[in-house]
Amino acid sequence: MDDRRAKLERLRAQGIDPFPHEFDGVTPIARVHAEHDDLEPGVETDDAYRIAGRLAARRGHGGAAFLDLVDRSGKLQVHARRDVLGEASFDTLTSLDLGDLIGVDGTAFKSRRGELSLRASGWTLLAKSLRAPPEKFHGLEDVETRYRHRELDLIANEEVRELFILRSKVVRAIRRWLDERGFLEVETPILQPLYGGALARPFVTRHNALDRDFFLRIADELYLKRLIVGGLERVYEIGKDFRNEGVSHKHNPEFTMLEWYEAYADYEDIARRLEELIAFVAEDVGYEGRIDFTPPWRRLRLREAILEKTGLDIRSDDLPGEGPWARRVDALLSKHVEPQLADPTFIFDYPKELSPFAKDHRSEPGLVERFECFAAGIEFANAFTELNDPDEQRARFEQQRAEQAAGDEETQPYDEDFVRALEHGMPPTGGIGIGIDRLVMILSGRTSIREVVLFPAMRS
RNA sequence: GGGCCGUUAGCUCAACUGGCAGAGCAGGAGACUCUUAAUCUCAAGGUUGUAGGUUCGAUUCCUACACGGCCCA
Repeated sequence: MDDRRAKLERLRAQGIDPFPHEFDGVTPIARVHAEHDDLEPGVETDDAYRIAGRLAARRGHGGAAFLDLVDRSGKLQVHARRDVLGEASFDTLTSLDLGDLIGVDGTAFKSRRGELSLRASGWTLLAKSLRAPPEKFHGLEDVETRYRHRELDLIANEEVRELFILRSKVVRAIRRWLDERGFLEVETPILQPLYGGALARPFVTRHNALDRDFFLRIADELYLKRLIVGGLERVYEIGKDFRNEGVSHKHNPEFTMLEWYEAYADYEDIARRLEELIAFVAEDVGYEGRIDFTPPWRRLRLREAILEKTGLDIRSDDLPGEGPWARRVDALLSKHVEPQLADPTFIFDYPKELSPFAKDHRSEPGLVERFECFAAGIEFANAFTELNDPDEQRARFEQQRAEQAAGDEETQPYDEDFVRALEHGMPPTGGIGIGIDRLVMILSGRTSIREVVLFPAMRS
């Protein structure tokens, strides 16, 4: 760092501002490539560009030098010559440090070795880097540093930058798809007086002025359904949920969830929309992996799926594991079925006890109209025909209350406001929650949620 | 929560059975006007995660802790 600070002062002494305020008229490097990748080796052009980015590599040759400049869209080689830039400008340019941010003006040409390059006619220091960047060949590999200092990961590892660009494209495609179908994007409270909508423990925080605790939401569900009661008919929200549970390769305490609710639909309608949406997103972001997202996806019922993978019939009482029957069923699903579902697969019809907001199955007693969806061994979506009978909802809350009394910490608190809303009448409604982080894992082939979250939760 | 593995220069990694802590990249000085992990020469760079212990001597062996990874619950 001392060397770099000394250089900083030297630059200032030369009258060069190491931290100028702006640099107008920059062209993305990808555009230079798009317009000139087909040049023949050795061919010069008069096409001038101004590019800007981080100095990633430098190869000096006395009176000339090659510099690699990286911006968000890619990398471009710059060729600088002493006889073109002049003695002082050339010497200062070639004495910059890797990691410095610079702008370069020049014309496109293809080197004799066939590398598209910019012949520098001038350059500008845009920001001095006072710390050495990670090693240029191996990149940054230490997982802890990559997560704690994601900016270094993004500088050093191009595939990481591409991954988070992919994530952004996924979210954008989802929004476009829902918007085009008449869904209204809404925002509901993150700080909630009562939590609900999922079986999970919440984070608690303190509102000083109101002198009371609030919960960080564990799901958007109940507020979104109140909007369905209010007549908005098709709503969605993409935002963070917070669950106070351990971290694992599939769990980060804060994660991004998409939920949407559609009046007059049931879970079969939602399933068709889901497979159509994901196929659209995969196509839109240029997915090239092994999973075939083309609808229709495989549809299994929960009982069939467990029977197929374990030979156990969940209708028999004799299930392995601990706790009540429904929990044992859930354990069989997550241990023996979920990890084996590589291609997108729907699993329909869950035990009522696991689903306090799903409507009773129209023909199967004890089950509810609920599906979960899996791919690459990961559960990424959960949907119901929504329970809209207020008396039945009240009974489900009572059941939750009983389970809480029995020691279950992941139960639903009784939400009277929600039941009152249902008493005003909620149309038949289908709803779904989709884990955006997990969807990005599936679409990017990553196996850890921490790889797809920019700043995952870490111990201090 | 349990088991295993890891933590050495800014980065990527060495260091045999306990015996002076090394290399590449980056950074410094120099050579080089088509290289692309450029190349070549020279010099420099360290509280070996933290705290203890064993030992004449610990990066190495032992204990605890911290952080991370993988597997299991």
